[in-house]
Amino acid sequence: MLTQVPIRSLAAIQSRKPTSDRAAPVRDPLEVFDLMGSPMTYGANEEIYGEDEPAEFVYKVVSGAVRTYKTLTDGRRQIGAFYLPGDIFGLDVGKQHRFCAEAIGKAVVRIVRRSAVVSLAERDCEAARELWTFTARELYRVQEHMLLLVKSAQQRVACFLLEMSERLADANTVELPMSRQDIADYLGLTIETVSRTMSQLVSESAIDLPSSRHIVLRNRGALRHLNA
Amino acid sequence: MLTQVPIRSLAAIQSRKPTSDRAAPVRDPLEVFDLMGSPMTYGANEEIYGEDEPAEFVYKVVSGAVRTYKTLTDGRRQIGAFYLPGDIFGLDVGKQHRFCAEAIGKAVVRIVRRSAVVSLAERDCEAARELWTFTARELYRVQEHMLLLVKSAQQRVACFLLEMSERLADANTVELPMSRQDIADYLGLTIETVSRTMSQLVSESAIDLPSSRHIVLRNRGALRHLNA
DNA sequence: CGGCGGCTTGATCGGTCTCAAGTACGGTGG
DNA sequence: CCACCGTACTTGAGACCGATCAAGCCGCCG
Repeated sequence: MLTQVPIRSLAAIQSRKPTSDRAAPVRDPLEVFDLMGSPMTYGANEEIYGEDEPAEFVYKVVSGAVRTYKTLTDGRRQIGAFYLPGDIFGLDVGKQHRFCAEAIGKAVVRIVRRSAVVSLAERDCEAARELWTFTARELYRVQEHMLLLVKSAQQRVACFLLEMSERLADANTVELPMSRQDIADYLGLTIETVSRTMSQLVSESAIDLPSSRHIVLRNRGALRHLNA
Repeated sequence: MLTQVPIRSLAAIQSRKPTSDRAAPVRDPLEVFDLMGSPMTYGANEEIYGEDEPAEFVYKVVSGAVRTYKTLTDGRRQIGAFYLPGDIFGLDVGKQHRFCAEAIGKAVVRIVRRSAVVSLAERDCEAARELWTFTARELYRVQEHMLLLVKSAQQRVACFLLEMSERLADANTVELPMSRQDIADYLGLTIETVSRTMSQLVSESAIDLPSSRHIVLRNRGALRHLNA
């Protein structure tokens, strides 16, 4: 559930919206985040929106990281995605969010009204195309995630590390923002299996593990080769 | 790879396109299938398009059923979706198809040029929104599929049967168009596990199995309850 | 220094896969 | 019409991978 805190800043967004709309029409619907949208700060594990909540806002990560997840009927948690700085999330097409969103650590996000984005697309075909492309990228991402879930534990962990290293783009060292439990719930494994598999990758000299959240990719080829 | 056969009918589509565009502008980009698009027939297991092939056409199932799949690096096959009469497939946003498509049995599909659909969206915001909504539904479907793959074998099979019964909408009896192998590759299980699980559902009186492709849902509640 | 949460490691259990027969069904040819 | 065959499906026995249960370890912060 949303705390009281965001309300003030959202009012600010709304008051600024008409101004920027009239002044210089926004063609790229996702560009609005840079023009409008006040930064909002969330604490660790704070909920940004809940499952089945009305999808009133769209979000862009400024700093920190966000996870979206669903709680399964048996109590497990399936993480749908991790969103890192620059990523946009919460843009469900239906009236309600299909997943819940939480800040992983302390996180700053920009917020805009969904209706502002959608109504823009009704007037501007280019903007509508942009929204389509965005959703298509999400579709691509979920397809990859689906394909991940039928692989072996080693393959899943290797894929995850490669994905993170590409998205965080810190050469060969990755500073993971999320816990082992988060990784496990993303990969559809248990925390023990994730931990064991990482240890195994260390013993195979594929990675180094100076600390649990700090990973050095020692042999990308070997990681990629696991998907043989 | 496409056979030579479709080329003739596609020429017919193209020649008819400008006419129908001028006469009565098509607002719904997916409606074009009913106005244009010649029926094409494929034999059992015939490829409709290949993985990584240029996405030149969009398809709508008239009769029969279609599967899309990817061959994994270890040789297994992961089915991404089953498309039944009325369903549209092949509308990838990128330049290439991400999955391969095959007719399951004998199947009839209508074909239109992707460029016709896309260019329509560039002129008509309503059409662009329609495309967005279509991709969003695909996204929803893949998310559900992803969630399916982290469940137990029983849950996966039960979900599959419920999904098929809703889509085929034949009250409580389902005539499956696909083989056990197809089901297994869709659910991320082996053919033996699918078979065993169905036998188990029979012994629990959740379903009847007059023949291997003919399924009677005897106790929907029990099937749903498996996702407890 | 003590305690707590996050992580790792070990031992055992269980569900699904693998390998291997056996069975039912549909089509084909005599 | 029946005998035969091939394919699809079912069933069984054992192996294996990841889950579960249970300690221990490490780093952090009071």
